[in-house]
Amino acid sequence: MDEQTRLMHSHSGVGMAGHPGLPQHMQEGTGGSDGDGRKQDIGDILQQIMTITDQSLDEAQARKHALNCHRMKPALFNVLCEIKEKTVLSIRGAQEEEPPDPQLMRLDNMLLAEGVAGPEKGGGSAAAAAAAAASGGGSGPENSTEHSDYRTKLTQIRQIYHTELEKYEQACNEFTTHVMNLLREQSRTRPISPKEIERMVNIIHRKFSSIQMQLKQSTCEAVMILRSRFLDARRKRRNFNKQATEILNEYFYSHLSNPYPSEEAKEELGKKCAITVAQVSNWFGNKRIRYKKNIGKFQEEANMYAARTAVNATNASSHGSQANSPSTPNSAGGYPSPCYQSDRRIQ
DNA sequence: ATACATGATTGAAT
DNA sequence: ATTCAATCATGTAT
Repeated sequence: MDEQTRLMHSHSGVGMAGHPGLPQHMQEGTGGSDGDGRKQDIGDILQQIMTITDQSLDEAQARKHALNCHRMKPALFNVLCEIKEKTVLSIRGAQEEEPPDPQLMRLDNMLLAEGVAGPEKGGGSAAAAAAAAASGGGSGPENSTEHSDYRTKLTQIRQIYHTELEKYEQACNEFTTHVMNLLREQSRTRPISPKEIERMVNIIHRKFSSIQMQLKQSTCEAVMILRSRFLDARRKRRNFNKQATEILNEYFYSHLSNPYPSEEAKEELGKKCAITVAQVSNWFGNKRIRYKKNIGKFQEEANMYAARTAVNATNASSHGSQANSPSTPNSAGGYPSPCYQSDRRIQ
C-alpha cells in the first residue's frame, strides 16, 4: 500500500517537482488580475499538487482520504466519466495488433539453435554436437578439450542469459502488478476501463520485451564471438606432418611446369597425406603463389626434390622395384635447376 | 620477444 | 567453380 501511494505521488508530481514556485510565476504572468478568486483557487490547488511530494505519507494518505470523502467527489467523478466517454473513441482507434517481430524471431531461433535458450542439459549436448559438426568432420581426437572448454563457456553464457531473463521477467511482473494496483486504486477517483489497464499492461510488456531483445542480441553476439574464438579453423591451425609435406612438395616440384593437380590427383594426395581435398587445394594454392613470389627462396628446396625424384626414377628403372624411399636427401649440389618448362607455367 | 613459416579465409577475377 | 592475391592467426625457430 505504501508503495502504491508513493507511485501515485510520483505520478501526480511528475515533471513538476522541480518548480515549486511556478504558481506565483503564473499569477504574475497572467497580468495580475488581483481580485479574481478563481485564479487564486487554481493557484492554491497547484501549490498543493506541487508540494504533495514533500508531504509525509501519512499526511498524503489523510489528504487522499479527505478527497475521497469530499462531498463533491461523486459529482466530479461523474463529470470525468462523461468526458471520458466522449474521448474514449479516439483512444480505441490507436490500438493495433503487433505482428511478431522478425528480428526477435531470428534471435530466438539462433539462441535455440545454439542451445542457449533450450532446456538445460539437452541443450548443452545439442550445442556440443553442433559444435563438433561445425568444426569440420575429418580430424578428430585432440580437440575434445577444446570442446569441453567451449561447452563450459557456452554454459556460462546460458546461465547468465537465463538469470538475466528471469530477472527481467520478474521485474516486468512486479512492475505490472504495481501499475495495475495503482490503476485500480486510482479508479476510485477517476474512471479507468479494464481495456485501459490492459493497454497499459501491453505497453509495459512491450517495453520489457524490447529490453529482453537487447539481452538476446548481446547474448547472440557473445555466442558468435565464442564460436569464432573456438571454432574458427585458423585459430587451431596445425602444421601438416613432415611426411605429408614431403609428399605434397614432391608432387609440386615434379609437376613444376603445371602444378595444378586434377581432382583425382588431389584426392590421391589427400589420401596419402591424411588431409582433405580442400586442404590439398589450399596447400597448392599457397605453394604456387609463394613459390612464384620468391623463386629464389625455394631454389634449394626445388633442387632437393628434383634430385630426389631423379634418384627415385633411377632406382626404379635400374634396380627394378624400390619404389618410395624418402630417406635419400641427396645434396642439392650438382643438379640442374628445375627451371620452368615452356609448358603452362605459373602465370 | 621477435621474425619468419604456414594453413585457412576472403574477395576479386577468370 | 577454380585460382590468385592479400590477409589472418597461429606455429616455430632464433
